[in-house]
Amino acid sequence: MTSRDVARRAGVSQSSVSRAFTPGASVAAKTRQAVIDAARQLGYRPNAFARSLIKRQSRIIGLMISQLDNPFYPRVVEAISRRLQASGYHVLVFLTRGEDADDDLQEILQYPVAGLLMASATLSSRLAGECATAGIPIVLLNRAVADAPTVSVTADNWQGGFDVADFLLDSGHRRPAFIAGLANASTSRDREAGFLHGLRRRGLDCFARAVGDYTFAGAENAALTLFDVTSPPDAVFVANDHMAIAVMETLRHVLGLRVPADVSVIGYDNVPQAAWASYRLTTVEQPAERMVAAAVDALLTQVEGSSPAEQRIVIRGQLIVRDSARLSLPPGCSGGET
Amino acid sequence: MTSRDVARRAGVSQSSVSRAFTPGASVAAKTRQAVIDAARQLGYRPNAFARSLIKRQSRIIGLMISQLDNPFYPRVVEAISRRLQASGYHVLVFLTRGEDADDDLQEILQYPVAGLLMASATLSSRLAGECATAGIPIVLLNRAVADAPTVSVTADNWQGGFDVADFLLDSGHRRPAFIAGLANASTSRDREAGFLHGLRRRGLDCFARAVGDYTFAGAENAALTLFDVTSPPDAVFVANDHMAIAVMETLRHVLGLRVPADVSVIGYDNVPQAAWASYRLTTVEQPAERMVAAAVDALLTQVEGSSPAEQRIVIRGQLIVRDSARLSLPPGCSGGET
DNA sequence: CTGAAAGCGCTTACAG
DNA sequence: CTGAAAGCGCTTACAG
Repeated sequence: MTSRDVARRAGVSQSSVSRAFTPGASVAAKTRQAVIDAARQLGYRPNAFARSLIKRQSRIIGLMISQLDNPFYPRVVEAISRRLQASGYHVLVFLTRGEDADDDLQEILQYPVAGLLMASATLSSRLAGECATAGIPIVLLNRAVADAPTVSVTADNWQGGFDVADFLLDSGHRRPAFIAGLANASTSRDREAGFLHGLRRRGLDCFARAVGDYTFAGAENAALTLFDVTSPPDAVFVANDHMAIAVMETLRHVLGLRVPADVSVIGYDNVPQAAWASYRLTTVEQPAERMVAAAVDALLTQVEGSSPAEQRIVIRGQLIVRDSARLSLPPGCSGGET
Repeated sequence: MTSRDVARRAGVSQSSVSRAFTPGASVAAKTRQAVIDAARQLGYRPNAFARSLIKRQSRIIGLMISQLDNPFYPRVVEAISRRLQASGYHVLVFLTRGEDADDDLQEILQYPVAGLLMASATLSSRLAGECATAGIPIVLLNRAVADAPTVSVTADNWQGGFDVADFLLDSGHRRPAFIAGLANASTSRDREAGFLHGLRRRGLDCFARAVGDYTFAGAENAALTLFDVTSPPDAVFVANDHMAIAVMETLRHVLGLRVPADVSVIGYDNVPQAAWASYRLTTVEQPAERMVAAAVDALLTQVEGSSPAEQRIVIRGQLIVRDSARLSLPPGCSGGET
């Protein structure tokens, strides 16, 4: 079923068929109607690939993502798709093997995508440059590239970590620990840096540290390492909620500790589960909707020709105080024993 | 950057460039090398759209899905993408507004997709027919179309519901309730039908019923409706885990009931959270990996020419017994009061 | 407002 | 093994 068939059926030229399907093109209403009718009868739909070829631009955005098990990302994928669909774009998803997306990127670049969105994945500066010269705009969500001038959207991770430090110190904690995510993820690094800075500014060091790799199992191990000792931390800031929940589960059900009576737990992201009654997790929100909105806007701005307003968009999220971290000194205790 | 440019650079014809990128084409090793070199220097990649146009088939599979908040589906999306990528296909995702995907489907059909996968979404038999005549194979995952001969992959939902009834009756429950998902989703209907059949076969009726629409909030309401009464059920079979967890949270933290001491809860899916220590949810597994494998195989079989082996693939899942449903009669109680 | 012609970037018979 | 030519399904100047 091609435009030629429709043209023949409607008794017009192929050009008119094309115009009938192009909003704002100059066609007589009558001609357009004849084309629409013929198309309906034949079950014709314009072929988007052929159109892309000739227009030298597609309406497809490539989305590269590495983790879908962290419940923050399904929300992101959903928000991205809906927003892009609303603007007439479509999403070609690509699940990368690991955070480094270089190899997978080569594959997706076979498709003439209008732009690229990378969530929880990064590319080398070499490939970033290659895309730049090929004229394919890229926006990174939740990651940054060290040495290439890519556009990125992140939460204010440093500030979030800093806020957590203040909160924990204000409520009298003296032995705060940190559980990191992936070693080279900028989110984890920034959250830790802000946290440490906040601690040191008030004269404290991080009492203990472990790495959970942003996985559930990794976080369980990290919790055991940190807390199955004689003198455990009195609080732990976990680099994301996904891990924080694993930590709470381990603390309570494996080690028999009470949260927050024995130890305070704070996460990052504010995923839906954080609000569940079983956890009531105190956490720093990472506003998925607003971040996605900013990322998609930045990308489409570039796709549609202009250069983006900003290179690094940082979106502030609030500390959401629930019940997994105690709010004041424990009764009968004057500041801890350190 | 086109094959023409590469041809010029390598001093060969455009045909040779094409052959150099076609596995198994007859080119001299030397020619191929020259092309590869030139391509590398110019940063050339064959344009997949142009190739699709001429081959009259693409390597893109459309994936339509409606719910990403139910944690069963991120696993499905991930499994689908990885499997399809492994076979050289790519995924164009489309989030539908609601379960009825007809309108959204029209849009995605602008792309010459090789096939269509629909998860937690259905299409009308009219549109199913239209795709059939257009030669676009469709596989439904977790839904069935009433009156069109589409191929579908589902868990054995009827049997799962039946098994739950037996389990609940064996362990002495006398007032079993059911919380349904979406009214017209075949998963919910089949699970309920099997459950009722299992109950009736042993002389019991469903004690109470509510609808949760497969959402967290809907399930919270359903739990209140069912349990905030003078004579509540002694067990509840919830149409999926996502809702079952909402039910457990409400039962425990809003109504102050103990699970399973006061009431048993059983879910469906075996999502990751079901195994968490806070829930230890007894549930019927829905084997995501196996279901996706079957769905992708069935789809690619059709895409690659042959008709599929089966129309309705049903995959059996086990009842996974954990701690959210009691295993025997409560002490001092001889069978309930009904 | 409309049609004939050229061309988007590729592949594939067809000759050689 | 290789190249010239035609054509996949569309759009877009260019005339009229």
